[in-house]
Amino acid sequence: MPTSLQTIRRERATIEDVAATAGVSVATVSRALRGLPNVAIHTRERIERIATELDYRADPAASRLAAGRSRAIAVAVPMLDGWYFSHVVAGAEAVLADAGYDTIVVGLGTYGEGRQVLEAAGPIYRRVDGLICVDATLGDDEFGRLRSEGMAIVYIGPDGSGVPSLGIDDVEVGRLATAHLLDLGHTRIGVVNGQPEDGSVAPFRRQRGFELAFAAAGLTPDPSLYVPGYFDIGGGYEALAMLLDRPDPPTAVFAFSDEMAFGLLWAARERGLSVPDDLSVVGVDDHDGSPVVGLTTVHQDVAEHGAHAARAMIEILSGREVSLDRQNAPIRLIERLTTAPPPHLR
Amino acid sequence: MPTSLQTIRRERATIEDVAATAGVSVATVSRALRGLPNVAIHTRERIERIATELDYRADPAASRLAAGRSRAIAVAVPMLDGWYFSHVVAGAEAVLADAGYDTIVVGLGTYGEGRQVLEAAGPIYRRVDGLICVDATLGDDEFGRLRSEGMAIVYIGPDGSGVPSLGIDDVEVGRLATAHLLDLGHTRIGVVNGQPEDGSVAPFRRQRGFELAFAAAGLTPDPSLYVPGYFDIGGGYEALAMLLDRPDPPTAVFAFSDEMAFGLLWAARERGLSVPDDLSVVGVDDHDGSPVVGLTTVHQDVAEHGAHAARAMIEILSGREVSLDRQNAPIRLIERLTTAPPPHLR
DNA sequence: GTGAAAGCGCTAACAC
DNA sequence: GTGTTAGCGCTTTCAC
Repeated sequence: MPTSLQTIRRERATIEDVAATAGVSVATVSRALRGLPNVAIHTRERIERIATELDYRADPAASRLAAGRSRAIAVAVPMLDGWYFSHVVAGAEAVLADAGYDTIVVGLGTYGEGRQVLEAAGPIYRRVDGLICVDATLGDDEFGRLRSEGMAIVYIGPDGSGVPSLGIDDVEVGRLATAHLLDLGHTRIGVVNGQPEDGSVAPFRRQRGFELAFAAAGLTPDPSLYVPGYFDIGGGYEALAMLLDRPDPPTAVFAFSDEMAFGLLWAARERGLSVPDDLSVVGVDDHDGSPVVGLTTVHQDVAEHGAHAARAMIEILSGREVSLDRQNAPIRLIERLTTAPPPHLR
Repeated sequence: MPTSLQTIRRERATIEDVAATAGVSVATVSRALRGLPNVAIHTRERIERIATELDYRADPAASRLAAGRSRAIAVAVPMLDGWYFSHVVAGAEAVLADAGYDTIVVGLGTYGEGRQVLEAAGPIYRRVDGLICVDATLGDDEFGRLRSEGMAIVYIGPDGSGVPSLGIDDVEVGRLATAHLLDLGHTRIGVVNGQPEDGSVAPFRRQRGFELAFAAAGLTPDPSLYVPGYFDIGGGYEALAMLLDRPDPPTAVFAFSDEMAFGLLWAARERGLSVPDDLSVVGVDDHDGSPVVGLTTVHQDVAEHGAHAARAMIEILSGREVSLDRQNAPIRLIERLTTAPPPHLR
């Protein structure tokens, strides 16, 4: 049976209740409960005991209004259901929760479309003490406005100007994966990028690493072998067709994420192509599913990115100094079963 | 160079600023901006224009304190980085954001350990108007307390008592997957469950469906073929060893999630077992990666669970009536490449 | 249709 | 070491 679920609100203990039963002023309760100095040890203990008994917790809205801090952090990501992003969020949330911060997630819609980071400022405005931007940058105006309002900002992925920024060396990612393929003897290598004309910096840099590796080998890549893959499985699936329906198809493909690489493997199986006999595939991330399909990939510790960003955020909000230099986490190539020398070399 | 990032806070327009420049009282501004009646149309328009010019947005903390509502919803999940949960969160967040609600995520630590839902009440207390519990139930005391404080609650997965609860018919999930295996001729079927002694209701029901299907076929399942898989890939990987290192191993395995099924496939490949020739595998979820490995599975629309819950939440908070009957979303078996008749029948 | 004023529950000076 | 008090920026009666 349908019914209204709005219930009569029961009274909650307020700071006044605690003060009254402890026989002290609200100021003392506030100090005691926040661990501030200038409270007699026995007073503090009594107040803490009474607060527990009364199940008192400071109202965050009242606290925020009076103190100007909300103890909440926003994490903005392009899409909440991507493997990479969900792991970043998980890593950040665990650290933030431990430090007593709430985590507000804001999805920006898929790359390039839907809600922009700028609009995300709506939910963010005065609601959070800090913003962790994952693979998304704020416009100059928005950035300036948020900073001038005292918002702490940390970037994961892109470089920040004047804010901590962390991630991986994406040029090196591209170089590593490509050099592996080149070493095996491949010379025609397809690249599955994110979105065409995406402003994101990671794909751009991975491609740059790709080209650097070619140059180091004294070769020149074929730009007609660059196709979009939209950072998801479906995109990778479609990318293979684009790559293979060419006069001179590649013998290997470098996908800028494991999820896109999965799409390639799927499409290859459907076409009756054997990986790595007919086609080599290398990805980026070391997705949980990569060992399952034996995908060769460039490993990074994604959850740690989120945790690291959260720690940096907490440092900033504690008024401590943090490094503004780009922090790159270690990466490494993991060779599994999807890469081998090209057919003509065997 | 390290440096402090705490910046001097610039002033933001307050409701008083808007009232002053519009030449009206703050009460009128408040009414106008929230679309309340009893504001002259031209007054409203003027106020809206001025608010835009001043880039005014109501301070959520002040608003919350005065009105008692926060326009924020908590989504509590066992683990934020699981495929299922990240998709539920994504589905919910999109709907909540559209309706102007913030989404606060709270991870409960892996099933059974770490933070409990009860502790999640900390971040939740007075911080949110509603709580969406995914695959987790509140203790009776906690539930009662939250409800008496006016907290709106929606369950995804478990049944709620007196609150909307949605999900799928998990008994039917178990029956469907098992009947498929039975139809193919399997009689020794392994079950990869979640955590042993997990209080979760979904695994329990899927197992019940499993047993129902056996009964309908006039057979009895072997309880020694029930092993835990912890709902992740690694758990599935280990589960296969437990299942196969038996005197009379199963010819098919039913994993209660696709991620655990992936682990089975991984372990099977490492053992040199061919799926489905040597072993059939069926999962639950229809994970994005399932088409990649050709996994036979029971499909459900996970993001829609989150979206549905969010819509129900918004209804409740709008004071509208919602159904308290269990809402089960459709499911269907998707036959792909990991199931076939057992070896002895071919 | 609009305004005045009383809070909402806390924090932070400042006084003692 | 503790208390008093003035806000924080809104919403919401209750007048007019």
